[in-house]
Amino acid sequence: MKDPAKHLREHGVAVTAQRIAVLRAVGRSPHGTADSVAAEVRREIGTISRQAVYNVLAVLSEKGLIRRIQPAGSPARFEDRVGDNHHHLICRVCGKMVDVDSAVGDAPRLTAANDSGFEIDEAEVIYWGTCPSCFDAPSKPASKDRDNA
Amino acid sequence: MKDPAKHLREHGVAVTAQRIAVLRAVGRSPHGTADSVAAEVRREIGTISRQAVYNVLAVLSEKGLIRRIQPAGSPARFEDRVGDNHHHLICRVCGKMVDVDSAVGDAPRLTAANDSGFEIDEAEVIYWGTCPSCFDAPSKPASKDRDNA
DNA sequence: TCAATTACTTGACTCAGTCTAGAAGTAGAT
DNA sequence: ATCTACTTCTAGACTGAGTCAAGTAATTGA
Repeated sequence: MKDPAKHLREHGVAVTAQRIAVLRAVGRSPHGTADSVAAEVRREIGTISRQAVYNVLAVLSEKGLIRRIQPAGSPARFEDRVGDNHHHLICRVCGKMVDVDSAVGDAPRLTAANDSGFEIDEAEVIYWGTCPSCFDAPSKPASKDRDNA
Repeated sequence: MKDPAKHLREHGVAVTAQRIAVLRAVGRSPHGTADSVAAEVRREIGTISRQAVYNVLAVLSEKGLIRRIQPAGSPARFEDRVGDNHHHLICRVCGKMVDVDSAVGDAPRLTAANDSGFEIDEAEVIYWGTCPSCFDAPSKPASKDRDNA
């Protein structure tokens, strides 16, 4: 993604400094929260309102430039890896989230579930478990709230 | 589940009027929120504090008597169908949630995902889509926040 | 360049859930 | 059956994440 401005325009999104900065922030640190994105953006362009961050994240995910993930017990998280349907694996202890490429395609699951008359458009899969470092050191809660990919 | 008191004791949970009522409320109306459970309980035993509802729901789900589901954009929901690993299908329009028996076992998915070194203990699947009534009548937002099974 | 539309800022507000201290209830031992 | 230690419940203040609304600033197409 060389040119964020162009990327925005191609998706029919008006270009502003805030939007470019948010898009870049999400790209730089995937699985970040609205708050961490705001902090990242402020580091780049100095200042942005909380509301603007929420607005921009909403627009970008609506237009398909980013994806919103909302795991139980955590604020919403965002990533710019879209279009490939991968899933997420989250450590119950430290909250670390990693990407998982879906081994089996989701298509069969979508049809399989469809006896209910619903028009299904997404199958969201989240794996819960314990990451290697938390498993090895159960005492240390390991830098809570980190979003390292 | 004839006798809730016995059911509680068998899981090592002390028996109180509030716990019995909460357990029954979750059984009667699956996919209810903490709030709707509280309302249901008040209908049965007259009064209960908000905190007690949260405490009881936490204890019961910890002890495996009920299951907590936390879909994006919705408060936590609870059901007493545990032990069979079924999934959920949620309407984006009206929020209606229905159970889906998992067509394919989850075991292969758990191992497939496990290149990351995580100890995976649960694969949570949520299907998102549009329910038949919302699909037929896109204008009416159809009784929002209902939790009919 | 200008006007119209769209986006951003600020601050109050909501909603779901948590914390704490004290009152009430439960259950095992006597 | 009663006592006592422990657990649970109540009440109300508090927090965190996100939304709403009104006014100001920026973008874009003519």
